[in-house]
Amino acid sequence: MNKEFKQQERESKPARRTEPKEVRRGQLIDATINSIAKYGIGGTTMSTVTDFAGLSIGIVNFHFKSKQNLFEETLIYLAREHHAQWYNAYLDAGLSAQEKLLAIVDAHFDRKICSRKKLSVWFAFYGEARRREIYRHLIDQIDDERITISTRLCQEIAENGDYKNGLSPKQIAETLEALYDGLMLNLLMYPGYTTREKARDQVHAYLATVFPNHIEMPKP
Amino acid sequence: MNKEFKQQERESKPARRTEPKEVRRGQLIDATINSIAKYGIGGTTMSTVTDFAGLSIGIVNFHFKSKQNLFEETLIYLAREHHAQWYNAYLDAGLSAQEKLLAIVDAHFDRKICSRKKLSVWFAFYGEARRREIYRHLIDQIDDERITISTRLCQEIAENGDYKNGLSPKQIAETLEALYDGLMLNLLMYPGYTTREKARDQVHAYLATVFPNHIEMPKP
Amino acid sequence: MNKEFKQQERESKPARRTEPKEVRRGQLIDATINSIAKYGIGGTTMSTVTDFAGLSIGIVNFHFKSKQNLFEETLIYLAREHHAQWYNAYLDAGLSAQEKLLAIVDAHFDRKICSRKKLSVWFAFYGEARRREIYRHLIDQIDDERITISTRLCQEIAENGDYKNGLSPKQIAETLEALYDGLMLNLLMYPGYTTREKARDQVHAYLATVFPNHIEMPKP
Amino acid sequence: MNKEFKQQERESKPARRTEPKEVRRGQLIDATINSIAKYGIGGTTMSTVTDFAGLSIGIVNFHFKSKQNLFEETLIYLAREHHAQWYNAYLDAGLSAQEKLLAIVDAHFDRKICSRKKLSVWFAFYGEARRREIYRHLIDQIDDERITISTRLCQEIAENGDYKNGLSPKQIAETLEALYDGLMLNLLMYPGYTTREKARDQVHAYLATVFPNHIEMPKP
DNA sequence: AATGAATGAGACTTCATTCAT
DNA sequence: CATGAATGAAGTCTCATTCAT
Repeated sequence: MNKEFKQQERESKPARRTEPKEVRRGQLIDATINSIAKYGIGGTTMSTVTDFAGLSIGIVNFHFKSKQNLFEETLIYLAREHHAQWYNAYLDAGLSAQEKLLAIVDAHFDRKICSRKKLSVWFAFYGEARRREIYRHLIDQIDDERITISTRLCQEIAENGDYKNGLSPKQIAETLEALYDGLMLNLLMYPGYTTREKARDQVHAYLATVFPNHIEMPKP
Repeated sequence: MNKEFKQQERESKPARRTEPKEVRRGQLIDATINSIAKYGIGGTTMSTVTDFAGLSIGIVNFHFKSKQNLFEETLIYLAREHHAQWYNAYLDAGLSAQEKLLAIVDAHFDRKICSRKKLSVWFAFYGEARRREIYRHLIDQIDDERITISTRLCQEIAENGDYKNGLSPKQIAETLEALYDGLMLNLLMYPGYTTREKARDQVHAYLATVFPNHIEMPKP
Repeated sequence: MNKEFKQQERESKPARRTEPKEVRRGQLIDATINSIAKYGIGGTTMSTVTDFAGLSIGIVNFHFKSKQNLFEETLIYLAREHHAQWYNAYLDAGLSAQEKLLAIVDAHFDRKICSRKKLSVWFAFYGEARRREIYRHLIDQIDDERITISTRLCQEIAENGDYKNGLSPKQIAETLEALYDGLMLNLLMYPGYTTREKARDQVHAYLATVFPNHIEMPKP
Repeated sequence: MNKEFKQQERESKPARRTEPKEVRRGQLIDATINSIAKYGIGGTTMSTVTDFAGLSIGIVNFHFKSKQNLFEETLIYLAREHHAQWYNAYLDAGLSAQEKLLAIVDAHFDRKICSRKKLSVWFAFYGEARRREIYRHLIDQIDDERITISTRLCQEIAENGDYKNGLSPKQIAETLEALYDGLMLNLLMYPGYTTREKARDQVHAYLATVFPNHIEMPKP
């Protein structure tokens, strides 16, 4: 940058080198996700994060209080994104209970939510006692809300059909949750082996088995 | 423990200073599991491990080459224990396929296998890219063997029954695997909320839904 | 130095916390030379170096990548200094070959080059196989250049005189190199016994013996 | 070893598994030389030494008080060996002074004395301040004795000839010492480049230049 | 005499955090 | 707001020495 230009700047309003606070925070959270995906949560340092963000090392402690705080905010960001995804899908879906339930299922395996990068972060938080604590503290109620909604939808479906398999709506909802987690772990561990679509179909298949009159078995 | 008390102990056999190599290794692996459960894999240091073992800090590098090696050996130990559990259950069970399949399921939720301490270690290895690599390298074929066996058992059951739900044996076996992982994560995350028995029953319930003529729905 | 005193200092310019990178590197190399001289290369730790520099222990890995790299850079620094010393002396000296050759000799025993501190570092590198390897890798061609130049100068002198002692210029140059090293070791081992001047005169005496018509025997 | 044999042993005198003290000490000193040559003095540990000796790690502290003591004894061993070599050569040589002087020179470049292994040890001791101290403490008088003898021999030769080159016998003896060290360093640093024979000839050439009427210039 | 498991001090290195610029 | 040099605590690993067997 030459001097002339710099002087011009001074007379007019100085160009904003400094991005709005939320933009920087977003950049850093994104960089954190990338870093955890690439180096793991243990291999993620202030440097790896700021390198991904193309910023200087001192900036994290400026925008976030500490590394721990950065991680927590990253988790909250993902949780909100995840919640928005399935909750909007649930609201947007058609009127029938089974449509809403399948919309929630599909939201879990959406490319935006279920990328390897983001799965890495989720399971990083599941992998360590102290972070599980944080997770529970921050995310618990979101999970509860989803189970409640899913249970109610299963209830509605069950009431509409003639199912005598002895499964309670709650049990089905909880099995769904376990399937989400188990399939996501599978996607994370063996990326070449399965795909998001196959995982989603596996949940559909489960629901088709449980509610054969309402939900169709996916074609192989 | 103060010295005086130690001297009082002398009537019994004095503790051997140098234990057989395998005993020490076992002690240290046990201490590692305890430490990972309490502090996480990132919070586990040579000190936390040797504190649990009641030994000096230098001993890990003596019996294991490095911290990384200690972790790998710990994983291998758990994998072998897990394999022995389900494989022996599978061999011991009565002759019918459904009995064998249920024995494999139950082995997963045995108290010896499915303790919070040990689940902590499993998910610690799932939580970081480099360690997932190690896991795959060390454990993969054991998992494959189990899926193969489960698939064959499902096949046998399906051939014996009259099931037209459109589920392939392979798909069922893979859903079982996802359920194990998802339920174990659930046990790890919300220890007060579920129990090993409930988790096991949830898998039984799934199998009862899929193979109603062979497997009974567990009583609530 | 206590804090109170430091505050009194404030009238002068306060010391800059962050020095230019090259200044810090220079400080640390100097501290390394001091430390090797005092404690030996084996007794030199990051702590002894940073203590000499008056800086914190973490700074070495910041400016140099590792201890090994610090040592290599220190050797390179000394080699460059040494090379500059004799090469400039060689260029600056009068036109005659004998003047140039003696200038090279004298450069070796200059106070700046031939201090006990710096000799300590040279012989530290000579003292261990792995470090000799490093020395060869980093310094070899400088040594070769000097031998080549010395040989050529001896050649010129011999051609100008009428010497029939059967010594080849190369042999004389190599004997000079051996004398440098042997005398320097002597200076290092018995600092009270010899002096740089006596060592230099001993080389002069050798050359006076070989080229009596060109080089004068030093007075005792 | 079978039980029968073991029992037989007990009745008769037990076989000596334990070598006489001096044999073990010699083994360990030899192993130390080998280890320093291979790994350097810094890379030499109790393990590397006992590995070379084929003995267990605890034995060094048994036969020598400490690692430092082992190193000192190793140096003393080499110094005695070196002294015996040149002193016996000096005694054995013919009656003339020049024969005796050349015998001392040649002793320095004898294959038994001037091996790379042993040179490694000498220069390891030269390379570190604390060890130079030890060297001076242990070896000094041997060196002094040699210089005294060499000086006297040079004196005798000079008195027998008609040399007016202005060199004192002492100066020549000291130049010889510097040449030994410088040439040995050269042999250690560039093993492929020179040989013991060439180094020896270089000293001969020096003496032939100084005492042309008594000592012959070696043929190239 | 000899072994080698165990100890623990101390070394190198990493990295979150601070703060002068 | 942003930078990045500097700090220093804490972690892993090495290894001389000890001592029960």
